[in-house]
Amino acid sequence: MNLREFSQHLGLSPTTVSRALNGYPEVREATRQRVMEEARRLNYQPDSRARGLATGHGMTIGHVIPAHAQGELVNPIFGDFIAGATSAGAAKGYDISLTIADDDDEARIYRKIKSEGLVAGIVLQGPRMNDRRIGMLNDIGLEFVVHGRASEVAVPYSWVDVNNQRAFHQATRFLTDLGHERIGLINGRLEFDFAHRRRNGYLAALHEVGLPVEDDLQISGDMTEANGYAAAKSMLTIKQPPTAFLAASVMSAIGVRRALHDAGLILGRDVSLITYDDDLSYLSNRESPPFFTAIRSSVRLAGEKVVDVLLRRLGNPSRDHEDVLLEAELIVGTSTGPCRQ
Amino acid sequence: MNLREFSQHLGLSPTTVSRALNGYPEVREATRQRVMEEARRLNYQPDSRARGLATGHGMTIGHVIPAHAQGELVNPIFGDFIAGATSAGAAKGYDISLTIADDDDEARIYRKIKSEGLVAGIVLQGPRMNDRRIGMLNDIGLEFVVHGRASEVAVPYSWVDVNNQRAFHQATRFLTDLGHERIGLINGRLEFDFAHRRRNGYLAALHEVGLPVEDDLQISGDMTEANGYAAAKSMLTIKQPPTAFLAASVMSAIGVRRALHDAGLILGRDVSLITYDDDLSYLSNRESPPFFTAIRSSVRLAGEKVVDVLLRRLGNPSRDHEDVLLEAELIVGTSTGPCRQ
DNA sequence: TGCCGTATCCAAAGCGCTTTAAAAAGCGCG
DNA sequence: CGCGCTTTTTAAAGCGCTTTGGATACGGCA
Repeated sequence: MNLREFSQHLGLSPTTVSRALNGYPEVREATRQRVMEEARRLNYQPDSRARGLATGHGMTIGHVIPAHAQGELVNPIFGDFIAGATSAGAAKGYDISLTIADDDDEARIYRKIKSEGLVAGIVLQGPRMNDRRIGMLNDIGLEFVVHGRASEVAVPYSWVDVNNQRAFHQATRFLTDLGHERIGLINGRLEFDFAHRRRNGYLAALHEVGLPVEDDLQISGDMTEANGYAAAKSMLTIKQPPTAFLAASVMSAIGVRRALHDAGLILGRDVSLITYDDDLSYLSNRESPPFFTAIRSSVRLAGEKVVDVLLRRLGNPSRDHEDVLLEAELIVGTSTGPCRQ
Repeated sequence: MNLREFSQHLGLSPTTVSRALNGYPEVREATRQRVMEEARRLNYQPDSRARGLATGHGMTIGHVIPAHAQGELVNPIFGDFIAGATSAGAAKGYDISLTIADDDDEARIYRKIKSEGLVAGIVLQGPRMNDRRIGMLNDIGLEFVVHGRASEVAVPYSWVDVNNQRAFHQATRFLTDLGHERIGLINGRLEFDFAHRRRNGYLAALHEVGLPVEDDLQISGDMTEANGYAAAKSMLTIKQPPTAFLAASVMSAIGVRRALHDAGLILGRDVSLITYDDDLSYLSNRESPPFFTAIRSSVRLAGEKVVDVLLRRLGNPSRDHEDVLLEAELIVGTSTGPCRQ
């Protein structure tokens, strides 16, 4: 059923019906009611392509996953992020679309997204230090909001990020306050901006309390269980092994837990561990007390915020750029304790 | 840039250009070459809404996540599934869209998807035993392929599933061959079809070797780390605790591992554990030997297959329904050993 | 009663593409 | 050279919606 059929069923013109459905004031309230009701009753739903063609703007929010970040993103956290994004978008009638972009022709992909016309704006995932996509998108004129930040990019842009630096600073200080002086950092891949910020927080805290920085206490890599395991395992073999670990994700932390277990060390007594916790629904660290001491920030919430910001931009593209800095919360669990050496 | 501008830049009519781009034979090869090249050079890309309006069919594959399955689906495995689906769809120019459907008005959502016109067909996730969505979609006339199966649905439909029954049968027999007689099943939620099939495989194997079925050796729930932990913990407290576990996901298995650790039991020696393994990229169980003995089947591959089947259906909706049954592979790792009691 | 301003509604154009029907061009052959 | 045939190109209609500009109906007021 299309608008013409629907409107002649109502005995009205297409114009009036369209206006009634879209909330324009040129239509009597009684008429609008009638139209709305019949639409619901007959399941009339405007064709979104035709509408998009006519209005010029799409009602889809695009999520572009750079291939280089698939391991980090698509998998563990993306589900929860997208759940948040979907709920925020659905409230305003926006759909979600997904694209995985090969690194070599990202520009082509963004241009394609732009000229295909479906997508109103996109969410940029996995920003790197000097991410050229930001300039690219500005040039192309595709509206976007970054999930995270790109430290070395000078042009203004809108973003939603967690205060990673502060979170890792706080976590490190928590450990030093417990007397730990050798703290192993099991970080994400350093090409990502967030990993840098986390390291900065860690380094700043060490510096603050006068502890030395040691290269063999820092390992970066994909935040998988296997990598967490391998990293912890290797750090435990150095001459003066760490008495505490800082893991970049619950997944890594689980790997660390396995390595400690292998080594016969008891978590929270022999060795301490704090993890960054995205509050993923399938990895809930919410027993009481929580298993892992953690710095927690919900990635689902981040998904909602990103879309909120994007929708505001779409509503008024000339407005100033907006940013949201979420604070992570330190949760004390069973995986930390005073240093026993 | 639109088709008219682009075509007069070429000195051709819009018709010819459209045909050249879409591979129709009524255009000279030399002309086609020229058109193609200029399109690439000028980044001309047809507006997909206009095209969809004109052709009548969309170029998007919809993924609908039922809200009741969010915990099971959106999070742990969806990332990898969608990665497979995206790569299979992108090859043919299809986009991916995502919808989360509240359980109460699914019919409305499917009807909306249908009449909005963007989506060519959808992937049905998380089927239940007698899933009414299948009838619904047939009535509405929206093309679909099921990821999984719905045992009690009589009408024909296309699906891609893993042979869950056989996998759990095989795993159970592997354990009984090792001498285990008390095997705890930590299953997914029984409202899902796959959980039933897994249980059936487990029960059939027990039956085959003459072992009794005991209710307190079966627990169902969301396949999270916390639930795996709780389930194993509680099974370990019964008078005759299991000497082996069968976990429905690596996530659950990790929870089981933690429970065993708490109890001072050594995995692979004191207690055995086999897990179903979706071969998730952030949970790779691929050390050599793998940590967990597992029945493994790649959910990424399933994503590809589902889309392959869907695209064939879209190409010719009157073709017979098609199904793909993937076999899981038994991988022997370090988490199993002979029963020591 | 007639006029004007406002509240409703409508006809028609246009969004950018595909596709049908028709025109133009090219070509072989008598 | 011109006829008939095929190959190549084009004009125009239509996909289903929004929106501009205009018509109509309705009151209030002189």
